[in-house]
Amino acid sequence: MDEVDAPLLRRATIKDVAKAAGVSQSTTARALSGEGYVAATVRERVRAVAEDLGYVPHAMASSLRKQQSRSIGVLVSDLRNPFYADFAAGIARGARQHGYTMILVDDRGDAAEEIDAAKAFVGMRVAGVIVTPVSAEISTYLLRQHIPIVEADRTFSNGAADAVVVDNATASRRLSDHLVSLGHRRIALLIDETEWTTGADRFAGYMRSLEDSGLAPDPTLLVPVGSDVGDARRAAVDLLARRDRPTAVFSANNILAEGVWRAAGDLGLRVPDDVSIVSFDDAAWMSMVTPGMTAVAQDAVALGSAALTRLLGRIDVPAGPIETVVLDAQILPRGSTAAPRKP
Amino acid sequence: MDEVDAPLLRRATIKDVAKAAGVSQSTTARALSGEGYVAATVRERVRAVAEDLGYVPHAMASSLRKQQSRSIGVLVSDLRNPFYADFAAGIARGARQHGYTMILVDDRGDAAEEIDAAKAFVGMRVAGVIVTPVSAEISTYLLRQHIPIVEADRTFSNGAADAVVVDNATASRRLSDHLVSLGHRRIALLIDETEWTTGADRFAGYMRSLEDSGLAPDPTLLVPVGSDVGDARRAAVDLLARRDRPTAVFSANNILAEGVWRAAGDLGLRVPDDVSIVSFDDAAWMSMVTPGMTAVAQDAVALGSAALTRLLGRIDVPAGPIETVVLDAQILPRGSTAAPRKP
DNA sequence: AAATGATGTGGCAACGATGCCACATTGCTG
DNA sequence: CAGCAATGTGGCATCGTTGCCACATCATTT
Repeated sequence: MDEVDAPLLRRATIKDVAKAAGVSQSTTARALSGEGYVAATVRERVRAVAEDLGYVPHAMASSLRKQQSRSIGVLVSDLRNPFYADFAAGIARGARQHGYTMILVDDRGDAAEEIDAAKAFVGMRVAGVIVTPVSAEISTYLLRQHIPIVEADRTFSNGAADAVVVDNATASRRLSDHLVSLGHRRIALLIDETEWTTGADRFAGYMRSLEDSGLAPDPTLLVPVGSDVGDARRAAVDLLARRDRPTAVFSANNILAEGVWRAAGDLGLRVPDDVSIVSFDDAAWMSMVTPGMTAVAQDAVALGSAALTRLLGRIDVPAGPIETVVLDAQILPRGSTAAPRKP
Repeated sequence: MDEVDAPLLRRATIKDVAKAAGVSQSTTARALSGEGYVAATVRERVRAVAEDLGYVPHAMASSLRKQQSRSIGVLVSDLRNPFYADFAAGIARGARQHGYTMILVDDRGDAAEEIDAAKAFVGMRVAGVIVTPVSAEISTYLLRQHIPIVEADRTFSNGAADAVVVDNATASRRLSDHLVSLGHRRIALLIDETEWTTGADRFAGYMRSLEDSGLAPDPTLLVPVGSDVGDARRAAVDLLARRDRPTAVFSANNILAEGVWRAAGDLGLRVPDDVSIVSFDDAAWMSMVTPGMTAVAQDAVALGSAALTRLLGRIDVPAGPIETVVLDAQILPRGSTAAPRKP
């Protein structure tokens, strides 16, 4: 009854194509995949029929049968932060070129969401995972599941997994040196965390710079803040309203820099006359404001594509030596830094 | 030989769990899913064993068997543009809450990549798709494949698919009215396209405002530009360097506004004294520069979550009436607009 | 003429999870 | 005590695709 010629409401399967082309499933599969022997005429006919029926192979079934998948998981901390958005865009571009589909998850910096996402990745049997990790557990977990993983931006696994990072310590030291060489002696550091390698290295670079310059670090100038603009802004207002205001402020990332910038505006301070400001991590607005913000430019897109390259390498050679790729970062001097006013 | 107790290198399957727990696959499945009868003691034992083996159900196999999937496809034009990043973040949040995995693809505004991505979505048998469409084909294609789709930000399908958009025409008219009411008569419009509903409606709103104010539109003030900052910047430099410079510039989106802003800087023009600038679409930098940029604030996060809500509704009731959700947009007056100088 | 290789085709058993069905074993009720 | 519902359990086919294998049919070689 409804067996023959029923205009199919279900999506077409390879069986439908086979029936319509009058050949077996096996032949159809060979015709469509291009593997194995098929007569040229048959191949063309099958392909035409497939096209006609709007046949799209069931990726799940295929990946189940082939025991491998063409998707990779990407886990970032905050898509709305241009750093992560650029990073994801860098991965996306390359992934597509290599025929991979990207599953992007934003864990909002939450360790629990991060682990949940990792479980989902395992469930989908992704070919590999790129993560800007929030906790050490995720790498442990994924490695135990034998899923290739690349830690990006920061690393927790301490050599157990591949990693792609920026040379935070060096860039941070140079940025700090820049301020010191302008004559600054009271340089505050706004930083949101020092437990990840990013924060720890940026902190270390800053300290190293002070030490090498013979400056005693002032603990009251070390300002720990939360990871959002509002918190940084409030902390920066407090800092800049002090009687013994620092002559320069080093912000450990673009979000904190935004807070500092807004705080300077709130207090009516002139940059760089009243205070110099620098940022670790460039952002579009930093070259649009007046004066421009002196910053360390991390190429997040390049970071993403380097992470993808490493992941594809790892997928290719699962047992190869673990690698940590370190990228350089440039300092972009702009107008927000100048010699401090004489007291 | 290697049949028994081999420490499995492969990932554990339900079969492994069943064997280890000493029950059948069926019972194991029931124990893990919670559907159907299982003795409480058995359930606990099976769950413990599963945990122990690090068992994670094969999502592909499950979705193949159940003939339904828990992932949705999201297709945006440019992840690096904060508008799309916010939009995606808005979707991501809700998707997770509803147990869906988001497959995010950046088609870079390219129609061919868009169609490719759509095919990949069909291949993965996603439950639905949210797209900021680049061409009309994608909706046609997905609808023919019986995949629920929501067009966001702009719509091509003309009522054939659900849509979630901002009231571009009204917001654009108001923004233009704002300039007119300040006394501007020569208002240039920088716009990158007028074929999508976004561009067409913003253009229409601008024209409508001029008409209603009895101003004759000047074709030389209608500047078509490309969709990137560099192009907009060059075009804006040309525009603002004219002898008969417009007294105000209306940028049709945040990217063009960035170009105009930089162009004003290039020419050493003071905003708003020499020229007023407004932007359709707010961005973080617009409240950080001096003066702030008067802009229409589209809530991209809300747009994303509205699109998700509509999609889930459609998945729930596939045959329900097609809906177009229209969101309002606010004008944020800042310092970049003022009355024109007397000539 | 028989043997060999190249070219083509179809049957069928997986991949892992699920849910229907048949079959036990209880504890009740009439 | 037959009859029956409630509670448990296992067997097995199925989802769509793939690739191995067996089996044709031909042309070419010994």
